[in-house]
Amino acid sequence: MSSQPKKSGRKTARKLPAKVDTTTKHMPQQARAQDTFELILETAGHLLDEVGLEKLSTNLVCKRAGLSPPALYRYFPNKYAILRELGERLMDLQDQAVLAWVDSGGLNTSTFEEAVESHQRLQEGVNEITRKFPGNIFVLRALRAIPTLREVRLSSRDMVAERLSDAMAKRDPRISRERFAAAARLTTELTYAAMEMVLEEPERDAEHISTEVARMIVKYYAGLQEDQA
Amino acid sequence: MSSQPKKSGRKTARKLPAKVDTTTKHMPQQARAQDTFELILETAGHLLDEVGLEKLSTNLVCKRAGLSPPALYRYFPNKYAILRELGERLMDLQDQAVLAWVDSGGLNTSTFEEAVESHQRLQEGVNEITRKFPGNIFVLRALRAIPTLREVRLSSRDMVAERLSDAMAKRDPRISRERFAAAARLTTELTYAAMEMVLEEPERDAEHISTEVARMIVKYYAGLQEDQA
DNA sequence: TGTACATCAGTGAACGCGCGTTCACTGATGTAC
DNA sequence: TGTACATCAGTGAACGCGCGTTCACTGATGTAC
Repeated sequence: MSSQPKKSGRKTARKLPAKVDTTTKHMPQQARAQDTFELILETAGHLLDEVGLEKLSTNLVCKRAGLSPPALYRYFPNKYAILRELGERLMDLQDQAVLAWVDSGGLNTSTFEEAVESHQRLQEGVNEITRKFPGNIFVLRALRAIPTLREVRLSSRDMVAERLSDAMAKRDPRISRERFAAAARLTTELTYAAMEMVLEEPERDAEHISTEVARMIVKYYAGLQEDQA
Repeated sequence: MSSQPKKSGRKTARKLPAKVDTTTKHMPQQARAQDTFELILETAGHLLDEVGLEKLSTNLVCKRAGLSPPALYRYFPNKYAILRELGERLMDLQDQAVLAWVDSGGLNTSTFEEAVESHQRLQEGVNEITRKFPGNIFVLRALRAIPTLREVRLSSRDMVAERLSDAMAKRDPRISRERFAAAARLTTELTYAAMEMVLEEPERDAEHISTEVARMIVKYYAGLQEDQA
């Protein structure tokens, strides 16, 4: 396929529309270019909050950012590539929050109340990180609605679940890793579902939701252990 | 606002794009028209599965359905109205499944195992209903991604949660209705999140996920009761 | 330390296309007498 | 029971618009000697 071995291997098929390449093209090399790259992403994020996913277009981003279209196309082959970059960054931030929580002993608790409190902190951390991210809801929706971006979300979730189950399996070797893996994937989904709920319906009591989700998750893991005992 | 009291009160503003009216226009009156109406929805559903949300367009639906555009515009003012109708139908089907489960005593269980089994049946029922619905994932994504359609999803979820908490409060008057309401809203969200997960990643073990979600929910409600006791 | 040249970064203006939508009309169905 | 008329249902063809994208170019930055 790659007869032209140099970098920037996009646009494999020209007339066939094929699978829509959403990988970023040339990465910026100079400082000025780096700024432009960031400006595009930032502008797109804010525009999402303003006009939503459907009305976001490359032309609109250019107009807002004070750029000409070819400047954007230098870095992003299409609007999905912008959304992918935004999505990857948001997923990364969320992932880091969970991993940091694990690494700093988030799972090392001895009482039920302590565990709930710890999980609640995690939930609120993820909520807060996402809340601060421009275009948050719409970026998340894009990752669900656009088939090519699915994997960004799913691979982030899988990775987090795997790390979680690793850590839990180390603490309690009586339970099989598979059991933990399935459990972690589910509670991960729940954590993020609750985050989307809080974002989407800001009128709800976010703190209460965080507590309840934490209780639910801790109860569930406690149940796994009881089964084994 | 409505100086023209007759039916079909759309297009309030002509030059102002305003809030995009997604209510259906004329309802079909003759049998032939009813068929056309259904044909449009059915075609749109199948097209969603084929091309996704972003590429769905009124023209495409018309072409596939063998209709001219004005035939479609007779019933739907725009593509969002089609998605709204599909969304409402899917939400309705899901709602009916939950309400039927409640009415047929889904909550009337005495042992933990029995309760898990009952909840699992509910989860699998919702999964199955959704699986059969053409365009399912994309309809759900549309309800999340398109701001005007948000309320379709949310009001369905709220209604279900309310009915659930009513039924639970009747069974256990020791716990406050608010407590039950918040809990039900959360577990409802979890049920539907698991359904989306199973739909989106068919390679996962749907049955196992249903069981685990059921365990989680039942454990959680049991926890509420323990607190009170 | 200055200049020539290569590469990187960005512009202005336009393109073809498919979108949502509408106009002016014809054909099908229902109803009054 | 037939016909005239009103209403309902659908057609063919076109519209303006903004989308994604590209062409041919200019200006900015980095580098070799």
